[in-house]
Amino acid sequence: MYRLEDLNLVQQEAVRHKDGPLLILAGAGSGKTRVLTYRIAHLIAQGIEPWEILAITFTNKAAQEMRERVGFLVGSEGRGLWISTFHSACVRILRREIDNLPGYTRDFVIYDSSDQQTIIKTCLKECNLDEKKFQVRAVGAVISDAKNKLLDCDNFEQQAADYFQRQIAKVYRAYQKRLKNSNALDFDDLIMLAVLVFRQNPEILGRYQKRFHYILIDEYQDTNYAQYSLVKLLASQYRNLCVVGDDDQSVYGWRGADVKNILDFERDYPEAKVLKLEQNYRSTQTILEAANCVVSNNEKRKEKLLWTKNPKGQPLVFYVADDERDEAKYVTERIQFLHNSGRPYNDFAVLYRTNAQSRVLEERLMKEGIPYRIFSGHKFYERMEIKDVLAYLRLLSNPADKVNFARILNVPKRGLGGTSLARVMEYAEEQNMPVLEVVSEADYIPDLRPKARKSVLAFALLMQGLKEFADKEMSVTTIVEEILDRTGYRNLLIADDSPESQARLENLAEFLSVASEYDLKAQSRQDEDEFGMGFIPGLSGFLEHVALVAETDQIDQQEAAVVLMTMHSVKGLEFPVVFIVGMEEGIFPGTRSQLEPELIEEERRLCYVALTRAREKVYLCYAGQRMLYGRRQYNLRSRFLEEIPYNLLEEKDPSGEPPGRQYRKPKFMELRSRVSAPGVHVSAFGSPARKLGTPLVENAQEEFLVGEKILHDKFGQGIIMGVTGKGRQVVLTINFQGQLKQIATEYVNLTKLKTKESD
DNA sequence: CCGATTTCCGCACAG
DNA sequence: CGGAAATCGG
Repeated sequence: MYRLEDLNLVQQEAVRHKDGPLLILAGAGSGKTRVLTYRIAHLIAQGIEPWEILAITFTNKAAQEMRERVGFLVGSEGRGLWISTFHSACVRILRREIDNLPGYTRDFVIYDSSDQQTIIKTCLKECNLDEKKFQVRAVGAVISDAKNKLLDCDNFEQQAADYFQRQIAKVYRAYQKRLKNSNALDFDDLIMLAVLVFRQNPEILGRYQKRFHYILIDEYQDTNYAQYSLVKLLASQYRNLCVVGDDDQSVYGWRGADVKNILDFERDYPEAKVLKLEQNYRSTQTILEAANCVVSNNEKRKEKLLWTKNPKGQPLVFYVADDERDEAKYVTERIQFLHNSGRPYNDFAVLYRTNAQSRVLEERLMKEGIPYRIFSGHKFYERMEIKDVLAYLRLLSNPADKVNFARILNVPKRGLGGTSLARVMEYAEEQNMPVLEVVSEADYIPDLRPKARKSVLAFALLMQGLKEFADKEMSVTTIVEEILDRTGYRNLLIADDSPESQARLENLAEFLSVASEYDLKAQSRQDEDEFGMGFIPGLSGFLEHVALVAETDQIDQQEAAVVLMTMHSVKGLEFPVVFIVGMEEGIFPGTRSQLEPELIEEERRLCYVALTRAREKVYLCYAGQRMLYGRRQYNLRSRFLEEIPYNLLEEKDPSGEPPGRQYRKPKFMELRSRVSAPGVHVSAFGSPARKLGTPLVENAQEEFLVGEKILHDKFGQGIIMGVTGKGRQVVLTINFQGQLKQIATEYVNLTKLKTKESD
């Protein structure tokens, strides 16, 4: 049972509000999940049937948590409730309705981003495009972007303005054709096609509109245009739409999220009720004040001020490190110290801007024997061995799957390389047959060398055997075991006793346990209604499950380990003690953001997110020099540091006076003298606190500073945006009227122009 | 066709 | 610097 008295007044209002649009602006740590779950419980208590409620979150983790908490509040009353991510909701819709779109059938498969890359690569070749000029990643991003804006091939082609775009339009078309050919959808298709089905079939839309009387969307600030449109369509009949979000925590602009969706909610729904949750239950006053001060530097935001009844707490600690190793050493020492005084290891999180920064920290923690859990890098389902097994499974469930066929034809090694693969694929295309079927006809495939032919036939036999086995076997675990055995995959790994193979075997074991978990769940849920959790027992259900749930590396908050992760992935979590490392211009904010005020604002929101994860204590670290990408960088302090009032910060500087004194105005002189190595000349410059982002560089003849104007023989006038390298090998990033260029000073003649802001 | 060597290039990331 | 892809040589 739930009790409204457990909530504060605004929260209660949000829960009680029944009909009509509702916008809840929920600051960090203001109990928004609690409001959402109570609201669902309350609706059910008011007599709304659970199947009339649709709740959408962004991550599986959030959906999972919400399901658990609602289950706790309403028990079995919740049967039939839809709580899912955008993507799994769309899959469920498409499984029933996609037959209405030409060329697709309801047994479609879902391709992940690496499958997507593979296809794009072939499409680029097909269109005779130079992979240098049209990079797979970039083209993929453009296509994804288009889909997030609901532009299909035709729309995209129409609005293509230049040569580049027109070429990409061709690739987009080819790419989409290939997907259709394999009856596959990529992640972006899931949303786009769901919208398309609704747009083209009003009667289907009507059915879903009627079904979902009450719609709740979490993290609304992270929605892109396609998701926004989907929600709008579904909610347009009853307008009982409740969205929750925080514009200050919008940090996914780079993947299509549009803050405007939340900022313009009141324009879309003029009758909307707007509530602000501003009481924070998580952090100390000091931490909140610091976070508020930082984020209030943003222009485009809804004004709100978080407050708390929590104690004032301790000041944030600012540590000036010599370099990244010193930084890691400091973090490790602090953790060890605090641990010795009674804190468990899972009280700590270390946050960084880029994954590349994690290595040093990891090394140090390992050296000191502190248990840690790293949440970054390539994900579980993207590891080679897992992808290989998955490829077998997918091929068994969809014999037309060319991408996965190509992946495993020669895995493990069967002496079938690119040439043989091409011949087989070619033949399949000619005969218009599923790839997995043509291998049995290897005798008819032209131009195959006898050796390859024999190998292909052996492969055909192997797959045939596996297929027969898989068709009558319900347990995914057993199928996986059989694949590992019959292909010899496992034995090869056992035979090779390198540590990598060891790790691979462990990952496969992990995968097997995921499979058996699924088998168990599928067994117990078989009788549940179709709108329950959407479980399909057997192989195809499992494949869908892993495609949509890519989070095996889940952070187990119970595990007694320090957590290392990026500031992006920490969103939605909280820790008693938070370390933020790399508080440097060029790192955070990153070089690419420094030009664009809009991007700076997004970085600043990221800083806000990071700070507000902490319950009690925040440590901020800055390193005067840092090795990154094999180059030594000298960065100035992050501007975000300067945005935190001095009275909230306590500076620890090992090279300076004894610790404990107050942070002072930015100490440019000290910074400079500490950075400069012996024999290196550094000119004096006195910059105001505002003008930041000015790395210093050692250079015997001449030195360049960020912000300076220069004249280039060829490109003309420009402004220095970044400096890396040292001595003779200085590389400058220069902005020539908006064009960014990398210039090595060694080879080019640059003339310095007088900077007008010489203060 | 395979393994070794060189070259290239770098944010963030859920589904 | 380090991982992935391209290229080389057997």
